[in-house]
Amino acid sequence: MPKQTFLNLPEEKRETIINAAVEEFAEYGLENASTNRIVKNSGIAKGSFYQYFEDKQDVFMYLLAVVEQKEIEFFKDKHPPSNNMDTFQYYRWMVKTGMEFGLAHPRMIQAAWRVLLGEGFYYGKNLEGYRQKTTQALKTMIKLAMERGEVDPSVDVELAVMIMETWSNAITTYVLSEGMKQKDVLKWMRARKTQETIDKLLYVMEYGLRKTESEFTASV
Amino acid sequence: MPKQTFLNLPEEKRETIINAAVEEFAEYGLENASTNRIVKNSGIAKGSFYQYFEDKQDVFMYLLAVVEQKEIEFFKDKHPPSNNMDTFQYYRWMVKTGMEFGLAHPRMIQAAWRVLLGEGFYYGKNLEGYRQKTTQALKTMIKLAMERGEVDPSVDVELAVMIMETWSNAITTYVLSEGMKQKDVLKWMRARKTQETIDKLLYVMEYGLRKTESEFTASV
DNA sequence: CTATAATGTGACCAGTCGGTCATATGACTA
DNA sequence: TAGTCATATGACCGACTGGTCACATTATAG
Repeated sequence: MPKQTFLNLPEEKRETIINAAVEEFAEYGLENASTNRIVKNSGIAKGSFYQYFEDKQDVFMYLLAVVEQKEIEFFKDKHPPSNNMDTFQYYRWMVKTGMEFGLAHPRMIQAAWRVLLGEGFYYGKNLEGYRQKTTQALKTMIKLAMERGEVDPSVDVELAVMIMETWSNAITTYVLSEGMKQKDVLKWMRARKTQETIDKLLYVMEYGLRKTESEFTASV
Repeated sequence: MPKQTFLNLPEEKRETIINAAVEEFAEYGLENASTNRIVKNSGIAKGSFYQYFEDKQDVFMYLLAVVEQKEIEFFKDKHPPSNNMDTFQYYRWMVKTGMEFGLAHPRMIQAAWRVLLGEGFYYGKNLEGYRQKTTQALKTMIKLAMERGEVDPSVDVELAVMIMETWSNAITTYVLSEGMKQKDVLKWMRARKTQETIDKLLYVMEYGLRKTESEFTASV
């Protein structure tokens, strides 16, 4: 975590620095990020950088915390359209809302994902812990869904988690990369056709998970 | 592509060099790969490296060609268990056989994938072309499946390609990473339980794609 | 005003990078 | 044997890396 010196900084200066860091990580990942460039682009001295942070991984950890904070705030005043949705409806709402968050902070998300998905594997426990937060939440959700009889209870939970993670990643990547080609991203994302595409993708997953084990094994 | 000088080399030396390159790319990706290390680990002089290749991207391109060649040879004497499989049975066979190939050349596959999936985005047309080979094959397969009535004809073909690619990647990654923890990988991979897991994963995908449009829209 | 502590600074460090090039080696030809 | 040509070599280059540190500047307190 950043040193006190950094936290004492006026907010404006802090923002300038983390903006430069976001750009750097989004563009080059963690390994290839250059502290020299970050320093140059944020207009601070090299020495200052090391008075604020341990090293570049430290900056990145802080960045993750910032993203998390922003995400919490973003979700706080977004309420699911209905109170009695089933698990899959809720999951769909989550994925879509998550995508809207992505549109609000595209570079930040790009930076975080690029590192977590691309290099996270090779960086020790610190980064791993971050991914497990989402994993754990999904696991709880799936177990609940099984109790409710919404998910085939014989489906392996770990497997289901992997499936849902894979899907939301694939879909978000697809939608964001398609969306970036459009003029008005937000408008495009909220358009009927796009929503239908997303729904279709999620249904492909949903119907697979809903299927009962008997039906699965019967078809082999 | 490598220069003539490299192609003139005795096979043994060529192998030593590409083995070193495979290790390097598998461990560090393309961007972070170090020509110095490749040179040191293959026991050739720095200058020689640049008499064999243009640069490290050139080595990587050659490596892809080698993988492709090996894959063709591998598939050549593997025949589908039956001649009248439907598209999804054939796809399952392909994914599984592809995984066996992965077990035979794990580091090579790791090197290729790590770069193609992780960094391919940022490296121009050269690498893009390589991915499109698989994409194109899948597209043809899906269209055929639609004609046969095996895939919901209203499903967007591009989307279906993305789904199938995502899945085979996710599954292979999952199985390979799980398998590496075992003592006898090949035995584990061919075990009943593992095969069932793979089947289950593929069915999740299959049932989604088989569904007819009417069923999709009816459930919204 | 002075003393003290906190913060800011950029020249500098050893190390690595991708890439070059003059020179050495060895094989083939006349 | 002498001459030619492809190949092999590693010292060397400038650019960059992450990180340090002696010193300058500023804020705070007595």
